[in-house]
Amino acid sequence: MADGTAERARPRDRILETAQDMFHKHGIKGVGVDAITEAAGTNKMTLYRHFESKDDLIIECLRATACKGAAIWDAFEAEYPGDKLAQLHAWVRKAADMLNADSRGCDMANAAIELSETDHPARRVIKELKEAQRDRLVSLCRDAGVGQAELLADTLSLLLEGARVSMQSVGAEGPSAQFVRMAEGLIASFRVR
Amino acid sequence: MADGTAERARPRDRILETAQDMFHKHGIKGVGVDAITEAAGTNKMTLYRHFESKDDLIIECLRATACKGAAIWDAFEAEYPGDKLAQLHAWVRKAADMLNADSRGCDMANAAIELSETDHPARRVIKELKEAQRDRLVSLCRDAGVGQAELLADTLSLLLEGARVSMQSVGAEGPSAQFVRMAEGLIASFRVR
DNA sequence: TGCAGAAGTTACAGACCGGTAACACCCTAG
DNA sequence: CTAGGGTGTTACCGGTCTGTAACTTCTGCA
Repeated sequence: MADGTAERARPRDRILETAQDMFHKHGIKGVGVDAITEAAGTNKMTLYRHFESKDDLIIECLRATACKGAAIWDAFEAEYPGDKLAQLHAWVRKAADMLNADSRGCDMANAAIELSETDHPARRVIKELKEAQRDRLVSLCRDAGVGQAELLADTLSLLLEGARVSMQSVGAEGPSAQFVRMAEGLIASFRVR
Repeated sequence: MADGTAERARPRDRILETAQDMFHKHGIKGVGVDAITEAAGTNKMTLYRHFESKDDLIIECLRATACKGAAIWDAFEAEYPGDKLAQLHAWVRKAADMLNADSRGCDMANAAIELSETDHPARRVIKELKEAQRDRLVSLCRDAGVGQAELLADTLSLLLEGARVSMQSVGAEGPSAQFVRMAEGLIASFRVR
Protein backbone atom coordinates (compact mmCIF):
# COMPACT_ATOMS: atom_id res chain seq x y z
CA MET A 1 0.00 0.00 0.00
CA ALA A 2 2.21 2.82 1.28
CA ASP A 3 5.36 1.16 0.05
CA GLY A 4 7.24 3.66 -2.04
CA THR A 5 8.00 6.26 0.57
CA ALA A 6 8.47 4.37 3.80
CA GLU A 7 9.38 0.90 2.56
CA ARG A 8 13.07 1.40 3.11
CA ALA A 9 12.69 2.94 6.55
CA ARG A 10 13.62 0.87 9.56
CA PRO A 11 11.03 -1.63 10.75
CA ARG A 12 10.28 0.31 13.91
CA ASP A 13 9.50 3.47 11.98
CA ARG A 14 7.45 1.58 9.43
CA ILE A 15 5.43 -0.04 12.19
CA LEU A 16 4.88 3.28 13.95
CA GLU A 17 3.80 5.00 10.75
CA THR A 18 1.53 2.18 9.66
CA ALA A 19 -0.02 1.81 13.10
CA GLN A 20 -0.79 5.53 13.26
CA ASP A 21 -2.53 5.32 9.92
CA MET A 22 -4.49 2.17 10.70
CA PHE A 23 -5.48 3.22 14.21
CA HIS A 24 -6.70 6.48 12.76
CA LYS A 25 -8.73 4.86 10.00
CA HIS A 26 -10.13 1.81 11.75
CA GLY A 27 -9.86 2.61 15.43
CA ILE A 28 -7.60 1.07 18.02
CA LYS A 29 -9.77 -1.91 18.80
CA GLY A 30 -10.57 -2.31 15.13
CA VAL A 31 -7.09 -3.35 14.09
CA GLY A 32 -4.84 -6.08 15.40
CA VAL A 33 -1.10 -6.24 15.61
CA ASP A 34 -0.98 -8.88 12.89
CA ALA A 35 -2.71 -6.55 10.45
CA ILE A 36 -0.35 -3.73 11.36
CA THR A 37 2.82 -5.73 10.89
CA GLU A 38 1.60 -7.21 7.63
CA ALA A 39 0.73 -3.75 6.26
CA ALA A 40 4.11 -2.49 7.45
CA GLY A 41 5.86 -5.27 5.56
CA THR A 42 7.21 -6.99 8.64
CA ASN A 43 6.05 -9.45 11.27
CA LYS A 44 4.72 -9.67 14.78
CA MET A 45 7.98 -10.70 16.45
CA THR A 46 9.72 -7.59 15.18
CA LEU A 47 6.89 -5.45 16.53
CA TYR A 48 7.26 -6.99 19.98
CA ARG A 49 11.01 -6.49 19.89
CA HIS A 50 10.46 -2.73 19.52
CA PHE A 51 7.32 -2.25 21.61
CA GLU A 52 6.50 -3.81 24.96
CA SER A 53 2.85 -4.36 24.11
CA LYS A 54 0.03 -3.12 21.95
CA ASP A 55 -0.74 -0.54 24.63
CA ASP A 56 2.83 0.69 24.41
CA LEU A 57 2.49 0.97 20.63
CA ILE A 58 -0.75 2.92 21.08
CA ILE A 59 0.97 5.40 23.36
CA GLU A 60 3.90 5.85 20.99
CA CYS A 61 1.46 6.44 18.13
CA LEU A 62 -0.37 9.12 20.10
CA ARG A 63 2.90 10.84 20.92
CA ALA A 64 3.96 10.73 17.28
CA THR A 65 0.63 12.16 16.15
CA ALA A 66 0.88 14.96 18.71
CA CYS A 67 4.37 15.66 17.43
CA LYS A 68 3.04 16.13 13.91
CA GLY A 69 0.38 18.43 15.32
CA ALA A 70 3.02 20.53 17.04
CA ALA A 71 4.80 20.91 13.71
CA ILE A 72 1.64 22.44 12.26
CA TRP A 73 1.64 25.01 15.05
CA ASP A 74 5.25 25.83 14.33
CA ALA A 75 4.28 26.44 10.71
CA PHE A 76 1.86 29.16 11.84
CA GLU A 77 4.64 31.00 13.63
CA ALA A 78 6.90 30.57 10.60
CA GLU A 79 4.27 31.91 8.20
CA TYR A 80 3.13 34.87 10.28
CA PRO A 81 6.08 35.62 12.57
CA GLY A 82 4.97 37.71 15.51
CA ASP A 83 1.46 38.26 14.15
CA LYS A 84 -0.51 36.21 16.67
CA LEU A 85 -3.90 37.25 15.37
CA ALA A 86 -3.00 36.09 11.87
CA GLN A 87 -1.80 32.82 13.40
CA LEU A 88 -5.14 32.41 15.14
CA HIS A 89 -6.98 32.86 11.86
CA ALA A 90 -4.55 30.42 10.23
CA TRP A 91 -5.43 27.94 12.98
CA VAL A 92 -9.11 28.25 12.07
CA ARG A 93 -8.40 27.75 8.37
CA LYS A 94 -6.11 24.79 9.02
CA ALA A 95 -8.68 23.17 11.31
CA ALA A 96 -11.34 23.56 8.64
CA ASP A 97 -9.02 22.13 5.99
CA MET A 98 -8.35 19.08 8.13
CA LEU A 99 -12.06 18.68 8.76
CA ASN A 100 -12.73 18.63 5.03
CA ALA A 101 -9.81 16.38 4.19
CA ASP A 102 -10.47 13.70 6.76
CA SER A 103 -13.60 12.53 8.52
CA ARG A 104 -12.12 10.40 11.23
CA GLY A 105 -11.50 13.19 13.70
CA CYS A 106 -8.92 13.48 16.45
CA ASP A 107 -6.89 10.39 17.28
CA MET A 108 -6.56 11.35 20.93
CA ALA A 109 -10.27 11.96 21.43
CA ASN A 110 -11.14 8.79 19.55
CA ALA A 111 -8.69 6.83 21.66
CA ALA A 112 -10.14 8.28 24.87
CA ILE A 113 -13.58 7.09 23.78
CA GLU A 114 -12.41 3.66 22.70
CA LEU A 115 -10.24 3.04 25.75
CA SER A 116 -13.01 3.41 28.28
CA GLU A 117 -11.08 1.84 31.13
CA THR A 118 -10.20 4.82 33.32
CA ASP A 119 -6.87 3.29 34.33
CA HIS A 120 -5.69 2.54 30.82
CA PRO A 121 -2.07 3.69 30.49
CA ALA A 122 -2.88 5.71 27.38
CA ARG A 123 -5.39 7.86 29.25
CA ARG A 124 -2.67 9.70 31.14
CA VAL A 125 -0.81 10.44 27.92
CA ILE A 126 -3.96 11.62 26.16
CA LYS A 127 -4.71 14.04 28.97
CA GLU A 128 -1.16 15.41 28.97
CA LEU A 129 -1.11 15.95 25.22
CA LYS A 130 -4.56 17.52 25.15
CA GLU A 131 -3.64 19.87 27.97
CA ALA A 132 -0.53 20.91 26.09
CA GLN A 133 -2.64 21.71 23.02
CA ARG A 134 -5.03 23.69 25.17
CA ASP A 135 -2.19 25.69 26.74
CA ARG A 136 -0.86 26.51 23.33
CA LEU A 137 -4.22 27.75 22.06
CA VAL A 138 -4.76 29.82 25.22
CA SER A 139 -1.34 31.44 24.76
CA LEU A 140 -2.11 32.19 21.15
CA CYS A 141 -5.42 33.83 22.05
CA ARG A 142 -3.84 35.83 24.85
CA ASP A 143 -0.96 37.00 22.68
CA ALA A 144 -3.45 37.91 19.96
CA GLY A 145 -4.80 40.47 22.38
CA VAL A 146 -8.33 39.20 22.88
CA GLY A 147 -10.06 39.59 26.21
CA GLN A 148 -10.92 36.43 28.11
CA ALA A 149 -8.33 34.45 26.18
CA GLU A 150 -8.99 31.27 28.16
CA LEU A 151 -12.69 31.37 27.43
CA LEU A 152 -12.15 31.96 23.73
CA ALA A 153 -9.57 29.20 23.51
CA ASP A 154 -11.80 26.76 25.35
CA THR A 155 -14.78 27.66 23.20
CA LEU A 156 -12.78 27.18 20.03
CA SER A 157 -11.48 23.88 21.40
CA LEU A 158 -14.95 22.57 22.07
CA LEU A 159 -16.22 23.77 18.70
CA LEU A 160 -13.44 21.94 16.87
CA GLU A 161 -13.77 18.83 19.00
CA GLY A 162 -17.49 18.86 18.40
CA ALA A 163 -17.07 19.39 14.67
CA ARG A 164 -14.72 16.43 14.46
CA VAL A 165 -17.11 14.05 16.20
CA SER A 166 -20.15 15.49 14.41
CA MET A 167 -18.47 14.71 11.10
CA GLN A 168 -18.42 11.07 12.11
CA SER A 169 -22.00 10.82 13.33
CA VAL A 170 -23.99 13.05 10.95
CA GLY A 171 -21.46 13.65 8.21
CA ALA A 172 -19.90 16.66 6.53
CA GLU A 173 -23.23 18.32 5.72
CA GLY A 174 -24.15 18.55 9.43
CA PRO A 175 -23.35 21.31 11.91
CA SER A 176 -19.61 20.95 11.31
CA ALA A 177 -20.07 22.57 7.91
CA GLN A 178 -20.44 25.92 9.68
CA PHE A 179 -17.24 25.62 11.69
CA VAL A 180 -15.36 28.47 10.04
CA ARG A 181 -18.31 30.85 10.31
CA MET A 182 -18.73 29.99 13.98
CA ALA A 183 -15.06 30.30 14.84
CA GLU A 184 -14.57 33.58 12.98
CA GLY A 185 -17.70 35.01 14.53
CA LEU A 186 -16.49 34.04 17.96
CA ILE A 187 -13.07 35.59 17.46
CA ALA A 188 -14.67 38.79 16.21
CA SER A 189 -17.07 39.00 19.14
CA PHE A 190 -14.26 38.45 21.63
CA ARG A 191 -12.14 41.15 20.00
CA VAL A 192 -14.68 43.94 20.25
CA ARG A 193 -15.08 43.51 23.98
CA MET B 1 -26.28 -5.28 40.14
CA ALA B 2 -29.37 -3.48 38.90
CA ASP B 3 -31.63 -6.27 40.12
CA GLY B 4 -34.32 -4.72 42.26
CA THR B 5 -36.05 -2.59 39.70
CA ALA B 6 -35.72 -4.48 36.45
CA GLU B 7 -35.17 -8.03 37.69
CA ARG B 8 -38.77 -9.01 37.15
CA ALA B 9 -39.04 -7.47 33.72
CA ARG B 10 -39.11 -9.72 30.71
CA PRO B 11 -35.76 -11.01 29.46
CA ARG B 12 -35.82 -8.91 26.30
CA ASP B 13 -36.29 -5.71 28.29
CA ARG B 14 -33.65 -6.70 30.81
CA ILE B 15 -31.19 -7.40 28.02
CA LEU B 16 -31.96 -4.10 26.30
CA GLU B 17 -31.58 -2.11 29.51
CA THR B 18 -28.40 -3.89 30.56
CA ALA B 19 -26.86 -3.62 27.11
CA GLN B 20 -27.56 0.12 26.99
CA ASP B 21 -25.84 0.57 30.33
CA MET B 22 -22.84 -1.59 29.51
CA PHE B 23 -22.35 -0.20 25.99
CA HIS B 24 -22.46 3.26 27.50
CA LYS B 25 -19.94 2.51 30.23
CA HIS B 26 -17.50 0.23 28.44
CA GLY B 27 -18.07 0.92 24.76
CA ILE B 28 -19.58 -1.35 22.16
CA LYS B 29 -16.44 -3.26 21.33
CA GLY B 30 -15.53 -3.37 25.01
CA VAL B 31 -18.35 -5.67 26.03
CA GLY B 32 -19.35 -9.05 24.67
CA VAL B 33 -22.78 -10.63 24.46
CA ASP B 34 -21.87 -13.12 27.17
CA ALA B 35 -21.16 -10.33 29.65
CA ILE B 36 -24.42 -8.61 28.77
CA THR B 37 -26.60 -11.67 29.23
CA GLU B 38 -24.87 -12.60 32.47
CA ALA B 39 -25.39 -9.10 33.88
CA ALA B 40 -29.00 -9.22 32.71
CA GLY B 41 -29.55 -12.47 34.56
CA THR B 42 -30.15 -14.55 31.47
CA ASN B 43 -28.15 -16.33 28.79
CA LYS B 44 -26.88 -15.98 25.28
CA MET B 45 -29.53 -18.15 23.63
CA THR B 46 -32.31 -15.95 24.94
CA LEU B 47 -30.53 -12.90 23.59
CA TYR B 48 -30.30 -14.41 20.13
CA ARG B 49 -33.98 -15.37 20.25
CA HIS B 50 -34.88 -11.68 20.63
CA PHE B 51 -32.15 -10.03 18.56
CA GLU B 52 -30.82 -11.14 15.20
CA SER B 53 -27.24 -10.28 16.04
CA LYS B 54 -25.08 -8.07 18.20
CA ASP B 55 -25.35 -5.38 15.54
CA ASP B 56 -29.12 -5.59 15.80
CA LEU B 57 -28.89 -5.25 19.57
CA ILE B 58 -26.64 -2.21 19.15
CA ILE B 59 -29.18 -0.54 16.89
CA GLU B 60 -32.06 -1.25 19.28
CA CYS B 61 -30.00 0.18 22.14
CA LEU B 62 -29.34 3.37 20.19
CA ARG B 63 -33.04 3.72 19.40
CA ALA B 64 -33.95 3.19 23.04
CA THR B 65 -31.41 5.77 24.17
CA ALA B 66 -32.73 8.28 21.65
CA CYS B 67 -36.22 7.59 22.94
CA LYS B 68 -35.15 8.50 26.47
CA GLY B 69 -33.59 11.66 25.08
CA ALA B 70 -36.83 12.60 23.38
CA ALA B 71 -38.62 12.24 26.72
CA ILE B 72 -36.27 14.84 28.19
CA TRP B 73 -37.25 17.24 25.42
CA ASP B 74 -40.91 16.63 26.15
CA ALA B 75 -40.23 17.52 29.77
CA PHE B 76 -39.02 20.97 28.67
CA GLU B 77 -42.32 21.63 26.90
CA ALA B 78 -44.22 20.34 29.92
CA GLU B 79 -42.28 22.54 32.32
CA TYR B 80 -42.37 25.76 30.29
CA PRO B 81 -45.38 25.33 28.00
CA GLY B 82 -45.16 27.74 25.09
CA ASP B 83 -42.11 29.56 26.46
CA LYS B 84 -39.55 28.45 23.93
CA LEU B 85 -36.79 30.68 25.23
CA ALA B 86 -37.17 29.22 28.72
CA GLN B 87 -37.05 25.76 27.16
CA LEU B 88 -33.81 26.66 25.42
CA HIS B 89 -32.26 27.75 28.70
CA ALA B 90 -33.58 24.56 30.30
CA TRP B 91 -31.84 22.63 27.53
CA VAL B 92 -28.54 24.30 28.44
CA ARG B 93 -28.99 23.53 32.13
CA LYS B 94 -29.98 19.94 31.45
CA ALA B 95 -27.01 19.44 29.14
CA ALA B 96 -24.70 20.77 31.82
CA ASP B 97 -26.27 18.54 34.45
CA MET B 98 -25.74 15.49 32.29
CA LEU B 99 -22.16 16.55 31.65
CA ASN B 100 -21.51 16.71 35.38
CA ALA B 101 -23.34 13.49 36.19
CA ASP B 102 -21.71 11.30 33.58
CA SER B 103 -18.39 11.45 31.80
CA ARG B 104 -18.95 8.93 29.07
CA GLY B 105 -20.60 11.29 26.63
CA CYS B 106 -23.11 10.62 23.89
CA ASP B 107 -23.80 7.00 23.02
CA MET B 108 -24.47 7.80 19.39
CA ALA B 109 -21.29 9.79 18.90
CA ASN B 110 -19.26 7.17 20.74
CA ALA B 111 -20.80 4.45 18.60
CA ALA B 112 -20.02 6.38 15.42
CA ILE B 113 -16.40 6.59 16.50
CA GLU B 114 -16.14 2.97 17.54
CA LEU B 115 -17.92 1.59 14.47
CA SER B 116 -15.52 3.03 11.95
CA GLU B 117 -16.71 0.85 9.07
CA THR B 118 -18.66 3.30 6.93
CA ASP B 119 -21.15 0.63 5.89
CA HIS B 120 -21.97 -0.55 9.39
CA PRO B 121 -25.77 -0.86 9.75
CA ALA B 122 -25.76 1.26 12.88
CA ARG B 123 -24.27 4.23 11.04
CA ARG B 124 -27.50 4.92 9.17
CA VAL B 125 -29.48 4.86 12.41
CA ILE B 126 -27.00 7.12 14.17
CA LYS B 127 -27.25 9.67 11.38
CA GLU B 128 -31.04 9.60 11.42
CA LEU B 129 -31.29 10.04 15.17
CA LYS B 130 -28.69 12.80 15.25
CA GLU B 131 -30.45 14.65 12.45
CA ALA B 132 -33.72 14.42 14.35
CA GLN B 133 -32.07 15.93 17.43
CA ARG B 134 -30.61 18.68 15.30
CA ASP B 135 -33.99 19.47 13.75
CA ARG B 136 -35.54 19.68 17.17
CA LEU B 137 -32.91 22.11 18.45
CA VAL B 138 -33.20 24.24 15.30
CA SER B 139 -36.98 24.44 15.77
CA LEU B 140 -36.54 25.40 19.40
CA CYS B 141 -34.12 28.18 18.52
CA ARG B 142 -36.34 29.44 15.72
CA ASP B 143 -39.45 29.42 17.91
CA ALA B 144 -37.49 31.15 20.64
CA GLY B 145 -37.20 34.07 18.27
CA VAL B 146 -33.46 34.24 17.75
CA GLY B 147 -32.04 35.31 14.43
CA GLN B 148 -30.04 32.73 12.48
CA ALA B 149 -31.66 29.89 14.39
CA GLU B 150 -29.86 27.23 12.38
CA LEU B 151 -26.46 28.72 13.10
CA LEU B 152 -27.17 29.04 16.82
CA ALA B 153 -28.51 25.49 17.01
CA ASP B 154 -25.52 24.10 15.14
CA THR B 155 -23.11 26.05 17.31
CA LEU B 156 -24.76 24.80 20.48
CA SER B 157 -24.71 21.28 19.08
CA LEU B 158 -21.00 21.40 18.39
CA LEU B 159 -20.28 22.94 21.78
CA LEU B 160 -22.14 20.18 23.57
CA GLU B 161 -20.66 17.46 21.41
CA GLY B 162 -17.23 18.90 22.02
CA ALA B 163 -17.81 19.17 25.75
CA ARG B 164 -18.85 15.54 25.93
CA VAL B 165 -15.76 14.29 24.16
CA SER B 166 -13.48 16.74 25.96
CA MET B 167 -14.73 15.33 29.26
CA GLN B 168 -13.39 11.97 28.23
CA SER B 169 -9.98 13.13 27.01
CA VAL B 170 -8.99 15.90 29.41
CA GLY B 171 -11.55 15.47 32.17
CA ALA B 172 -14.14 17.62 33.87
CA GLU B 173 -11.69 20.43 34.68
CA GLY B 174 -10.94 21.01 31.01
CA PRO B 175 -12.72 23.30 28.56
CA SER B 176 -16.05 21.56 29.15
CA ALA B 177 -16.25 23.18 32.57
CA GLN B 178 -17.17 26.44 30.83
CA PHE B 179 -20.01 24.97 28.79
CA VAL B 180 -22.85 26.87 30.49
CA ARG B 181 -21.05 30.19 30.24
CA MET B 182 -20.31 29.60 26.57
CA ALA B 183 -23.84 28.50 25.71
CA GLU B 184 -25.53 31.32 27.60
CA GLY B 185 -23.18 33.86 26.07
CA LEU B 186 -23.96 32.53 22.62
CA ILE B 187 -27.70 32.67 23.12
CA ALA B 188 -27.42 36.21 24.42
CA SER B 189 -25.30 37.34 21.51
CA PHE B 190 -27.70 35.79 18.98
CA ARG B 191 -30.70 37.46 20.63
CA VAL B 192 -29.42 41.02 20.43
CA ARG B 193 -28.92 40.83 16.68
C1' DT C 1 35.72 -12.60 5.06
C1' DG C 2 33.67 -13.43 9.32
C1' DC C 3 30.84 -12.31 12.98
C1' DA C 4 27.15 -10.11 15.81
C1' DG C 5 22.93 -8.36 16.02
C1' DA C 6 18.75 -7.26 13.72
C1' DA C 7 15.00 -9.08 11.21
C1' DG C 8 12.05 -12.84 9.25
C1' DT C 9 9.55 -17.37 9.79
C1' DT C 10 6.75 -20.80 11.75
C1' DA C 11 4.26 -22.62 15.22
C1' DC C 12 1.93 -22.28 19.19
C1' DA C 13 -0.47 -20.95 23.78
C1' DG C 14 -4.44 -19.23 26.07
C1' DA C 15 -8.12 -16.34 26.00
C1' DC C 16 -12.11 -14.27 24.11
C1' DC C 17 -15.41 -13.43 20.46
C1' DG C 18 -20.17 -13.98 17.94
C1' DG C 19 -23.29 -17.39 16.95
C1' DT C 20 -25.67 -22.15 16.94
C1' DA C 21 -27.49 -26.95 18.24
C1' DA C 22 -29.79 -29.96 21.23
C1' DC C 23 -32.18 -30.68 25.08
C1' DA C 24 -34.38 -29.94 29.75
C1' DC C 25 -37.36 -27.06 32.28
C1' DC C 26 -41.27 -24.19 33.86
C1' DC C 27 -45.29 -21.60 33.67
C1' DT C 28 -49.44 -20.35 31.92
C1' DA C 29 -53.64 -20.75 28.92
C1' DG C 30 -56.98 -23.79 27.49
C1' DC D 1 -54.39 -31.99 33.45
C1' DT D 2 -52.12 -31.09 29.42
C1' DA D 3 -50.01 -28.95 25.59
C1' DG D 4 -46.94 -25.49 23.99
C1' DG D 5 -44.17 -21.54 23.97
C1' DG D 6 -40.75 -18.99 26.40
C1' DT D 7 -36.70 -19.78 28.94
C1' DG D 8 -32.44 -21.92 30.93
C1' DT D 9 -28.33 -25.01 30.36
C1' DT D 10 -24.46 -27.04 28.31
C1' DA D 11 -21.52 -27.82 24.81
C1' DC D 12 -19.66 -26.64 20.81
C1' DC D 13 -17.89 -24.26 16.18
C1' DG D 14 -14.72 -21.42 13.74
C1' DG D 15 -12.48 -17.37 14.02
C1' DT D 16 -9.56 -13.64 16.03
C1' DC D 17 -6.90 -11.61 19.50
C1' DT D 18 -2.32 -10.55 22.20
C1' DG D 19 1.91 -12.39 23.19
C1' DT D 20 5.91 -15.92 23.11
C1' DA D 21 9.47 -19.63 21.75
C1' DA D 22 12.77 -21.49 18.76
C1' DC D 23 14.96 -21.29 14.77
C1' DT D 24 16.71 -19.38 10.30
C1' DT D 25 18.13 -15.71 7.34
C1' DC D 26 19.84 -11.31 6.29
C1' DT D 27 22.83 -7.25 6.78
C1' DG D 28 26.25 -4.02 8.17
C1' DC D 29 30.64 -3.44 9.92
C1' DA D 30 35.49 -4.48 11.27
